[in-house]
Amino acid sequence: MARATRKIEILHAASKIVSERGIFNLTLEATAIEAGVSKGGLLYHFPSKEALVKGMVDHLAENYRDKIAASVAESANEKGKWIKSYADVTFNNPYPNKEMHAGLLAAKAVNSDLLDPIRNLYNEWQTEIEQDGIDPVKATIIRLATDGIWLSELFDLHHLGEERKEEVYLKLKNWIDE
Amino acid sequence: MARATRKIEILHAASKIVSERGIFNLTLEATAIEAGVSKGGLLYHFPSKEALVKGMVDHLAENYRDKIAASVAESANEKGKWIKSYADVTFNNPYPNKEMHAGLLAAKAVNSDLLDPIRNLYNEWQTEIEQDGIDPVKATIIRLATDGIWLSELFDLHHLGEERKEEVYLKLKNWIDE
DNA sequence: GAAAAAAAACCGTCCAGGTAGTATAGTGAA
DNA sequence: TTCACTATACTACCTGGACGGTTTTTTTTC
Repeated sequence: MARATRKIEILHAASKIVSERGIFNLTLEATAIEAGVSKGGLLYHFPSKEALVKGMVDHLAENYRDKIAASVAESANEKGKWIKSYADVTFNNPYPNKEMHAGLLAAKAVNSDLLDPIRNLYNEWQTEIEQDGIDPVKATIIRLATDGIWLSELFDLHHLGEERKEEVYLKLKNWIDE
Repeated sequence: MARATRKIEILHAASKIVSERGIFNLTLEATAIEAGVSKGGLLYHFPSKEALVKGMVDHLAENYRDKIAASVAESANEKGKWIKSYADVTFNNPYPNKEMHAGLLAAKAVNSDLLDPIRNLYNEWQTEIEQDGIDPVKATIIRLATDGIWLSELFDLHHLGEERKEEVYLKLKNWIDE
């Protein structure tokens, strides 16, 4: 059966392996097994390991862009809708974050150039955030604080309790509207 | 010649490889060559690859702790000296940051448990930052924003220009004393 | 304080196991 | 017929770690 989903299943499998077992266990064979596909089948879709990791990054960048864009679209034309959406999605969406972590780590390990789509995404967002009706420095600080949460999740350094995290989230949201 | 520095030279070599060539090139042989030592010699100091990475993390955690502690000690008993020191060191010290990046990535790749010393460090700092005479939520936000800078350096996502980075730094510093 | 003994620091090779990628022959569905 | 695979076999290469040495430094003994 020809399904466009096969490729995506493989990408999910690869992310899962990176998340659960670490980058060194991201082998072609392990990925094939996890995805329920033969090694040949995997190589049919992704002709090399680098292509696989590139697929991971491209896919998650696209996903993340859509997610933020959807949140922005919901916000009508409020001031600070970009930074608000960025904070919302990152604070409250453990799932895409996990994939993001896996993709970033894999790309960094295999070939840093593969991170370019993420870099573009970041640059786009930074531009939007700075031109969204609130003080750009303030907006950037909120953005960085959100990224800080992300760093601590990436390495499981969650030194923040849930309440404090919530307090931070609320204070940042209030700050936007100040 | 028996020097206590040999071990540290090896650790630097390992960090350098991770920074410049990525984790997959952190092999025992490459590390030995980079450090100017034989493979056997390396294995004398670090009996396994995991021990080597553990050495990296332990060493950098110690270094970072000292760095922050020294900065705190200089600050006499100002309010917010911990968060101020944390921001100063992280914003303005590219060198230990590079080693930190390498250590974190290597530990995450080899065995997440090796990150524990960093986790302890982070928890210690968070405790100090929250009990340092300024609003703990504010202090936490500053801390997270600082970590955000760090994330963008780790993956070379430096979407911020130097001026903006400086503006952010100054705004955060002023905010502490408000 | 010199010789001897012991410990520490280091060298270089070998090997079993694992990995990316290739090759090939075949299958079922659209 | 082409697409989207399966299954198996194979190659060429690399890596961690074991191991048995050797040299250098330190300690002990006389």
